[in-house]
Amino acid sequence: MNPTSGNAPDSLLKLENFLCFAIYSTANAVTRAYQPRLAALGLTYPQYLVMVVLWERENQTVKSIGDKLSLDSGTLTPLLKRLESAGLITRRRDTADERQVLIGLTDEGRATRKRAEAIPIAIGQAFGCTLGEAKDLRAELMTVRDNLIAGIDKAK
Amino acid sequence: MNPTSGNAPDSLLKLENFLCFAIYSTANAVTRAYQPRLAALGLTYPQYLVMVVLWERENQTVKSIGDKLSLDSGTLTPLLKRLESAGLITRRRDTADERQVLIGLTDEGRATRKRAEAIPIAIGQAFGCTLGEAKDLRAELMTVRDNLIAGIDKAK
DNA sequence: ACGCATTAAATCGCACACAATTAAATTGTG
DNA sequence: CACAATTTAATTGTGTGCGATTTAATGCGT
Repeated sequence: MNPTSGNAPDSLLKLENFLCFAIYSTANAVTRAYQPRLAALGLTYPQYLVMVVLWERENQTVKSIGDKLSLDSGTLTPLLKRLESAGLITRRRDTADERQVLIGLTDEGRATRKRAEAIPIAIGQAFGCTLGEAKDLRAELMTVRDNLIAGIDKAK
Repeated sequence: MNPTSGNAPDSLLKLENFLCFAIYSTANAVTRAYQPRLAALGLTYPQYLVMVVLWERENQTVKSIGDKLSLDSGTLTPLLKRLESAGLITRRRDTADERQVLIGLTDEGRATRKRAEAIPIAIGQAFGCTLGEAKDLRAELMTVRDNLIAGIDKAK
């Protein structure tokens, strides 16, 4: 028996069986769901994630932020410049190691945290699952994610 | 007790508790995992999804493809033009309804299907979970996705 | 039949993602 | 200490996603 729906020999190439499509499409839906709430703060979804990382700890390097979000400088550098233009963060070279750029928060960036606190609650409700289910799903996804990343790194 | 990790009052704003980040980051990892295999076929991941939809049924409208993938014409029109330039699909106005554009497959587009059949198997292994676990995870994600989309539509 | 709302694609602008490359600073090794 | 390897950001180019608008075709109510 094929554990996915249907028994046709090509069922592995059917969209409805694709875990990857479920992940891809849910991610797009997440961005769209956040968009109106984040627009009120002047943030995009990736910018919001960067702010979350900085609200946890200020003065991190681009590399540190990139490790936490799995994003490289090609994505982060222009994004951080936009956050700087918006007056939410600061960028300065680390005098101890001139290769690094330290990202800090402005007063406005810190203040935005309070306005953001209502968002996870609202979005959590939009997911339509309990906190326990959300936690389990999150754990399963992070396992899959780490497996995928390990496979990518191994190939290099 | 807070069912997410930690009891700090701000734990809802911690990255490690974010289901949405798990989804976002896993989706990025999926794209990166597919990239080397799809590059051998000359496809990007979204282009591959469009091809999967067309391999299931030829001569669909842009709207039909967009409904299945939750993508609009702003994303699909340029993507489809690239697939046409690559010689994999055909685009022609529906003579019965001139608003619609019918997307078909070329011989090369159909032939690419055979070369793509090994990909879901390889990626499935990279996920590092059983087919049963993948099926369950897929179902949970699609439920979350549909809930999010329903919330977005309701807001309009 | 007329006109108006609806629908389908295309277009435009902005912001990611990421591969690949470049430039500069630091580390490590002989 | 020299100098090659490594590390960190920035840059460049391609391809999405999506909001917003535009254009053209169709449907629908009177």
